Amino acid sequence: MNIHQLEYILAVDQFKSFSKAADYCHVTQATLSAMVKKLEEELDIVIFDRKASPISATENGREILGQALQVVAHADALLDSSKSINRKMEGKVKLGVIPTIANSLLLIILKPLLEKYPALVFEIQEQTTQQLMKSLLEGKLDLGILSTPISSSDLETELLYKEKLVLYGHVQKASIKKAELSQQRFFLLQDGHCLRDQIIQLCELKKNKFLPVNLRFEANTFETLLNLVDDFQGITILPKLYAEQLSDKRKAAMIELEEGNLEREVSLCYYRPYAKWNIIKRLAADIKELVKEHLS
Amino acid sequence: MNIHQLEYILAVDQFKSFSKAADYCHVTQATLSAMVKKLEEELDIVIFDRKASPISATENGREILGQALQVVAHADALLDSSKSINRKMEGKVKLGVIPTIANSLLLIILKPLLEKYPALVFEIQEQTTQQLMKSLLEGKLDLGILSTPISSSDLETELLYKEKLVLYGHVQKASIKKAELSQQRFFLLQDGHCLRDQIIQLCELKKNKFLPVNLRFEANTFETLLNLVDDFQGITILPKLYAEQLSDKRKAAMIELEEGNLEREVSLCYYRPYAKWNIIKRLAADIKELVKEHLS
DNA sequence: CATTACTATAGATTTTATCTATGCCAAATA
DNA sequence: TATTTGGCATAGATAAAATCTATAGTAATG
Repeated sequence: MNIHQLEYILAVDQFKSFSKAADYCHVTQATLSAMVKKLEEELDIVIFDRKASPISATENGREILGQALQVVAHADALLDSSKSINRKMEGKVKLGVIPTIANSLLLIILKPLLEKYPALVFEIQEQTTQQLMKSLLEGKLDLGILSTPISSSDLETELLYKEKLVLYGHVQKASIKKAELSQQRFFLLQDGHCLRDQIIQLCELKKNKFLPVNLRFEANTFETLLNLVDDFQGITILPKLYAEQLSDKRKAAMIELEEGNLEREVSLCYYRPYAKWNIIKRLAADIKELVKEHLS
Repeated sequence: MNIHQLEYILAVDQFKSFSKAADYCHVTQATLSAMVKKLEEELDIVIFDRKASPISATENGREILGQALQVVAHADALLDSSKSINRKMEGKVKLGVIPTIANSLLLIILKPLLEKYPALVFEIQEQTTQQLMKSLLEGKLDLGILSTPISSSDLETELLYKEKLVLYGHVQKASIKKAELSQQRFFLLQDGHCLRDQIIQLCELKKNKFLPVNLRFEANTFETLLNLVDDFQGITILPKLYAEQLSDKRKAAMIELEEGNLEREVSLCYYRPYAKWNIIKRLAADIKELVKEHLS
């Protein structure tokens, strides 16, 4: 027994005709006929007297039809509820994003989300991980997108995706080994960007002694960073999503890493006591889906 | 969306575990997992927070679960109803059957029906078509099994099956043409049996002039009839279901009819104003099924 | 008696549910 | 910190079902 079969018998009862009911249900008369028969066999009850004209329900059939109506009505109600829940995505979401994610991810997710949830107002700020965590705990933000793991155990995180980190820059060889990385002239974003610390940790960089001694400048954006790298024939590491937006010329300066993969985790982050739980869960699912689509 | 999926999420909610729910629902964890996911996608609502331990429903999920319970409960109620309707087959059915049907059909249907409906009491009488119609109209019978068409327009009939009529007897040739039938020494049941009239009409028999002039005897049962046929090297016509029960020796005396098929209709017959409609419909379906099984 | 309107059935096709096997992740354990 | 364990997700194959097209059968109608 399934809900369609119940809808079919209700339609037959309503139209007093198999063929009209079939039209109404958008199936062929053959299908409807077979399904009604199947249901009758499963219940072991003859629901319709096909010889009467117009077709009429048997005594037992009327009983079944009554119950079928209940089932179908409640199923419809469930579907309605789901629609109304989806429409209920409204209100304000204060979202913080760290810069190294914001510059690529927002491009992918923002438009679809704004379209899908016209009643949802996004207030987005670019902040460092530290600022972001503080704002979440204070309730100044509903939601953060940052790179995990993070130090706070009060905040909850949900992994959105893992993002490869790719090498960019200028070396003699076409590819390079991980162990050789610390020998390169490395340029990084300035202090405060978590990506900087991650890269230092991942690549086991110590003090980088290959920079010109009279240069202390470090970049605050990838744009500036890449210009530095090109000028000084250095090297740096970029998140995959950002690297994908680069010009073909710059893409040509990508370097293969011989073994091992560098990657970072990008996660949603929220403080449970204040959490707009249902909105967060939906956005998490949506963002995962959008990134997956984008990468395929 | 289907009822199974709803049962699955209810089970997950109850057991707070996909695998336990799967056991409970008698499906594998993989199946349940996929079905829950499919439902979530169709509704576009994340029902469960799989990261929580134990698993818990989301806010939206709880709403959906409530509605799902309604649907499933009503579906169960429908199934219960159908069972109780089936058990409700009780009371008395006064059934009249004409002899030429009774002698073969009752053998096939009686035992299964008595077993299937232990609370149904059958009172069966063998009667001619005329008596039977009268009894039906007077309410002395609930139901008749006879050969259609019949003359009364007050009674309603429902075709159960068509039964071939086969030739039995003694002729020179191995097979015979329909046109030659009236040249044969024909023996028939005595007056009052509708099969007699049907055969006369079907085979266009006139007065049969080949019987011994000093014999007027006609049979009231096939048993007697066949003995007569054998003794006098005559011919007769038997219904298929009866012919099938004959001894091998007698089966050897069956004659092929070269072209055309002789057959009769066997139908249920009832008088609508008094009709035990639901019982009749069920019995009709059951008998059709039983005869079909018997013939295959 | 032919036509019309309607339902049932057969066979092919497509869709869906389910299973097995395996992957992946996190929490517990040694 | 490696390893096991428990639990959910995913992939690919298989089985089950719903659906379609085409056609047969049946009853009512002109």
